[in-house]
Amino acid sequence: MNNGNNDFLCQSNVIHDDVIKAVSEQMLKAEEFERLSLFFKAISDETRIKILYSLSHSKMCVCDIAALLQMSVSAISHQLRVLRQAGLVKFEKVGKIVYYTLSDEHVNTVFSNALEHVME
Amino acid sequence: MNNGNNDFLCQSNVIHDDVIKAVSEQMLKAEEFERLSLFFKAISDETRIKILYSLSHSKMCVCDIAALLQMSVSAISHQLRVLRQAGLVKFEKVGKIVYYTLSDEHVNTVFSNALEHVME
DNA sequence: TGAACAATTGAGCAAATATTCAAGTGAGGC
DNA sequence: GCCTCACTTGAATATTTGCTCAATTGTTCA
Repeated sequence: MNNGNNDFLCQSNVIHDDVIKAVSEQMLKAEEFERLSLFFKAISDETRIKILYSLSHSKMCVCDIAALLQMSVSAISHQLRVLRQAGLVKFEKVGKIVYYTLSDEHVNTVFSNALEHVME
Repeated sequence: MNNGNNDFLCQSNVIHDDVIKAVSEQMLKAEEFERLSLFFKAISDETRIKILYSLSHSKMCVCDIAALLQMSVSAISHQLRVLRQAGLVKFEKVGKIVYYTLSDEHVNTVFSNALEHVME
């Protein structure tokens, strides 16, 4: 990420040392930035957004989602894996069928805010 | 995206036609999903998150941001371009220096919610 | 006018990502 | 036990993405 020539990061004398100092004191921890990034990455793919949005309306099995989104079961399953690893969905097995649901309501809140933002 | 073999999308008879019908009626428009995706993509990169978070505290020039994040001016400039195109930051030129600020407060709201979610 | 500098841009490259295809797992029904 | 079915998984591929490096723009100041 940050390999080597740190001396040429900002060619001249930095313009606003005071600002940099003030802001750097307010920065989040590295881990918090990482987690934010992972979370937003998980919900930034269009297919995954559609899956999450769908699940916010109803519990569904993999085949349902594939039919609804007109995509292959395999593609959906791969994306559900990403969502599972991100902790955004959980599942429940009933016989051969696997039902997926949202892990919690936080995703909905974030979606609503974002929708408000992108639609103005 | 969706090329050809739609007949094998769901190998068997779809399990829950009623659910699919109900959810499909609630779906957002294609454009809304696209915009959500673009928005989340814009804020999903760790560097861009740091930039936005920094700008939420203070207006800064490109060199400031580079120094703060310990990255090259070029890398920062490339990322600012993405944020500009996404409409998340605006800039103001004063002499040679370009100052960046957040376009609006929506990003902060989304960040706060997301932070709450990822930190529990 | 020309040197210095803040910032942008484009080409190039390595790493990450989304989908397809084919094979594998495990539960239910004959 | 074997077949079918719902789903998962791994390899392969095409696309996207983030950074570096070098060149360029456009502004200030001598």
